[in-house]
Amino acid sequence: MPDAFDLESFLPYRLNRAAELISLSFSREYKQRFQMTRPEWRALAALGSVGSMTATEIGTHSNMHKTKVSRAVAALEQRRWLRRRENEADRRVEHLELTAAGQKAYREIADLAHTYQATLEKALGTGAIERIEAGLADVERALLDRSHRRG
Amino acid sequence: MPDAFDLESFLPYRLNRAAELISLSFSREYKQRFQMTRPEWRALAALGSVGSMTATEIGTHSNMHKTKVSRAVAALEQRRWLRRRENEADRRVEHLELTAAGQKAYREIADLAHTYQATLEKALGTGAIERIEAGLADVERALLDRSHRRG
DNA sequence: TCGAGATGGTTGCAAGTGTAACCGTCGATT
DNA sequence: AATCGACGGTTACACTTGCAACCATCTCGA
Repeated sequence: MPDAFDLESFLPYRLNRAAELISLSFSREYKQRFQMTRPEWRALAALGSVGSMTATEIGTHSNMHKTKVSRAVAALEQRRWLRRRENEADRRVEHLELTAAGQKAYREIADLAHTYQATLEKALGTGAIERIEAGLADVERALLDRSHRRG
Repeated sequence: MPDAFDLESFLPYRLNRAAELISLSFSREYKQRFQMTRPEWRALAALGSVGSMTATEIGTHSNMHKTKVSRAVAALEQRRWLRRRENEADRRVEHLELTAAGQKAYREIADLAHTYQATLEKALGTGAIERIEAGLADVERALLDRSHRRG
């Protein structure tokens, strides 16, 4: 059977496989200590590093659908890691911020992430991660251009 | 708040974001023509390029959980794109192969994928995709080593 | 030859997800 | 001030997923 196409060198497949693998690998590091889903962890990270944000801002910052954000925020709130503060001027929006417990969790998990990446960097050699991320940025740019052009 | 950690340069996050984006982008190309999920498309691709395989082999080849494979295979079978052939020597396993219709679908979609990647390559410049994939391979190797060492 | 475990594959269930529809609020136009 | 569309955020529903439990079959050793 003639085969003009090899799955192994098809970029969407390769990206997905690598992403799944690394997600699984890193989640092993924190799933046990913190019982937390990936969207929750992303929202926590966004709030922890930027400070106060609205739900929509979290969504654009960390690239999540608004329903995902909504649920992650609700979960973090229930865990008392996050507090909603209403906006006087516009009562639709809510400013979200981490509680003291939330900030503590953020620092712990950020530390974990930092260590994780440092280990990986050591295994891969200096600059390897930066080069990969630069490549990913190029891909994202190309894809976003593409989708712009078609509307 | 001191911030030793930036989500934007955290590799698991970056890989996931890029993978989601490119998956979405490519799925737009085929979701309409073929009504097919990603696991089905992976199984089809594996069978189309390798030939006959068992479900377990598909799983290892294209990195899918066995339940995912099982469901994808069932769906492809129902669509008459795939046929099961039993093994005389070991009646647990089933050899799977594409029907004529399945092979036709595979060729069409492989063509689509080929075109997609060619367009992307043109946008990114020659060799860019190869470099990214080489980086991904390094990451995967490092992660698999890591998980080996811990068992 | 009779278990005990391993293996290929399927299924029930609970959890996560996207889509669309929705509620409340805002801003602009009238 | 009444209305209309846009926007922030939530929820109902259908679908996908992973885990664990399962069935059937095979293999190995007593």
